[in-house]
Amino acid sequence: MNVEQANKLFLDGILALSRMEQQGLRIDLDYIRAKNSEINQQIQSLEREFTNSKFYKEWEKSRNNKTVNIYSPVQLGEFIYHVKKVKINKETITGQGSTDEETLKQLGIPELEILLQIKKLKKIRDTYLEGFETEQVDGYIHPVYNLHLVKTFRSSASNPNFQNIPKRDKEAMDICRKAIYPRPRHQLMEVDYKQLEVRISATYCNDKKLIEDILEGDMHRDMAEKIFMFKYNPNEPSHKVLRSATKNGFIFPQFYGDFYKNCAVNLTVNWGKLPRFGKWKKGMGIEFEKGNLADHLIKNGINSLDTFTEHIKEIEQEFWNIRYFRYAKWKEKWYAEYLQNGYFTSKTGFTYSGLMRKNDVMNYAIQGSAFHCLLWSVIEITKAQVKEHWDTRLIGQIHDAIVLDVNPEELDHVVDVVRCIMCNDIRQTWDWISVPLDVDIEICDVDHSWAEKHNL
DNA sequence: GGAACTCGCCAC
DNA sequence: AAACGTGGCGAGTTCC
Repeated sequence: MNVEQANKLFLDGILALSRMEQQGLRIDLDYIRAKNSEINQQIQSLEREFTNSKFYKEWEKSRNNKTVNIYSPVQLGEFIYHVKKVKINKETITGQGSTDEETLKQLGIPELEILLQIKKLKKIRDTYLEGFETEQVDGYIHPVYNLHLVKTFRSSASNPNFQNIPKRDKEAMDICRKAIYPRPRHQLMEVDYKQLEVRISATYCNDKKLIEDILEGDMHRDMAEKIFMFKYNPNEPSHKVLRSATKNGFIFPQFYGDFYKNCAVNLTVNWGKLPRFGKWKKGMGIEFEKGNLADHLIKNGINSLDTFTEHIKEIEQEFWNIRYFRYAKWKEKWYAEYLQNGYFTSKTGFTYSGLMRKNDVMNYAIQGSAFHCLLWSVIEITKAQVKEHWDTRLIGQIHDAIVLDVNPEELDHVVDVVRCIMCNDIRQTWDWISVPLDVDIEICDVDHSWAEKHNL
């Protein structure tokens, strides 16, 4: 594709997105206000519990009559690292001792669990519930979508940001998404492109093994078996846990250009709940079959993060030098081309120029092109909506997914049209997409909130 | 008193 | 040699 086509995509795109913005999403203001005061009570009581603790008293004393702000990372860092002399394991970007969730959890101080719970509730209240309330007009929010702010030529969203509403944390998801409703007598539906970025990367690098794995393999399972040295059994819950550890702690980071040292920490410390320092002992870590992860790894000759890191180093080499060696070759070629020209052009016709790190050069075109598939679909679905006079509306967009407010009588037809546009029509128009595209569809019952999605 | 920065955390 | 990409946003803090 060329630059004219890229320009047209964004021009049509911004028109479709502004229609989306104008449509808006209905929110339940009564729920938001009730939930807000419930959270206020919870925070008050947790704050009381925290400020009565020994930990807090000591913190207060150390500040010589200056007041304590329990929400200040600076003050907390000073107390933990300078007063209590805890050894710094993780630094912030400016070299201060980190006080993020992971770090505080590792300290094993029970009072800090209270503080973390308060912070989680504040995040839900201040960013999401109050954000919705601030931005609403007559019970509807109208998130703004931008196409001119992101260096990869993706979109961003604001006022409120509809692209970062909690999903993985069950409690936060439930509270926040219960605020979002379809119009009366309608239902919310979300259509996600399956593995969109991976499929687009396969279109760029044309790696046979990667395409084969996307279509009929299971790379997460395969790599989990190598990393944790076991034979995968889908009926064993602990095997499923290690599969998702591999997916989120190895496969995704590797595709973004991470390296084995971070992955080793990810897999064992963050996912396996094993200690970062010292030798692992029996009974440590998450459950694995009839024992714990440490028991299993020790049996296989791995008894610390250091030895595990060496193991991951070998697996990383096999991953890029053998399994996906064509992908690795493409990366080198793509990067060399950038060094030569000072820019590169995506399959969707966008030119990326300026000073970029190696990982940026690998990621930007793929991330952008993947989003452009979604944007193309948004434009075409909007056209169908207008042409066929749907009552159904497109109301949101999250990089590789769309959210619709569906009239139940139109549901079957809308699903057919959306599927056809997102999986078939796009490949007719953009023949450079060499890998089949597929979608996942989730739906909520009529008049139910966005917290209650289920598979269609 | 506002701009700009830092930190942390939510999404893909 | 370097070391996972893109954003928005709230609260705390510092600078001017």
